[in-house]
Amino acid sequence: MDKKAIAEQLKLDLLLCFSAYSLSHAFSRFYRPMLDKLGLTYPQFVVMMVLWENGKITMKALTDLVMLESNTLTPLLKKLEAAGLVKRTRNRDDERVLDIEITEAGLALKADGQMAAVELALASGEDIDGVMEMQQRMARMRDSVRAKLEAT
Amino acid sequence: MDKKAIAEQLKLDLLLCFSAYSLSHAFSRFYRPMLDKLGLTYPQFVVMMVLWENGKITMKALTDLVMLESNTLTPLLKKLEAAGLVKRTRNRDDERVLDIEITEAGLALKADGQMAAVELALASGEDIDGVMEMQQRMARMRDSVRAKLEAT
DNA sequence: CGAAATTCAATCGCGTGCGATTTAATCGTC
DNA sequence: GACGATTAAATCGCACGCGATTGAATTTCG
Repeated sequence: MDKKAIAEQLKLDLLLCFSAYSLSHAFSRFYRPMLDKLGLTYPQFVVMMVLWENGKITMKALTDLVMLESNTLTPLLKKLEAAGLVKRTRNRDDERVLDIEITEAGLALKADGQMAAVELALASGEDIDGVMEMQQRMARMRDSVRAKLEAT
Repeated sequence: MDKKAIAEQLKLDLLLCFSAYSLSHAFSRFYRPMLDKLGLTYPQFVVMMVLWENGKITMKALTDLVMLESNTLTPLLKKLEAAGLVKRTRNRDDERVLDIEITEAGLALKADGQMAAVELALASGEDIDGVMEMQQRMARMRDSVRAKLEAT
């Protein structure tokens, strides 16, 4: 069966992309009640996850880790700073660089935030091995697609 | 290992949610060059996918299929209508209902649109069976998480 | 029949994502 | 050392997502 024949069979609920798209939305909705209590949005939670692990990081390194750019992260980080969870300072050695550091208040959310991620895994319907396998295969697909796009 | 012990081990690149989140973004970015040629955004493509299959549908049925609400779809559909790809009309039998119908111009994009989805599957790094398995397991996780949230 | 409840779509406000551009700082090369 | 190239972050505009609300049409039930 060639590409065109496959294409003609495609329906929304058979699309790889729609499964990922709707899965990501479902995850975000599942988190919402828990993250609301912490005063975080889901993308803010992702950034906090990095800071809970690293404590301090540059904007550049953060963009690489979360795979979002400064045009998305700058306003988000300003909100986290306004909420007192993060401190933003220019790097002394290179004024182009923005250093981002977690505050005490930000660290205080770590346990609850990480617990939310565990609750999600438990709600996924997969056992621990299944969760790990899916996590790895989704990351592998992501990296494959990113590499293919880059190669264009 | 209990929940708390698991939580303490968690890093961003081990999170199920981040794999789904970054995968969905990567898919959207991969589609962009192809969809730009069709003048569609990724969410618009999802809606067109439904219309390529069904031709005509109500807003209510569409919200169920794509798992987005009218507050998201109303402006999106108005853009598709402005682009001449879709026709929006009130249902004669029940004025609350909005009927959405694909136009000739909308149908003309079907082959190229569906081909984009095939290109994505080919770029995923999985073989055909792997793509199908991942598609189904992601959909199953989504449905499980949705059910758990509903049960709250 | 008629008022209250329900259903459906639309509107509004806010927080992402992201292409495109801008501004500022540093680097590389002569 | 100077100046063009590069790099980092911020800014701007537009298109989602979605909670909350509104408004209009229909259904339900007394």
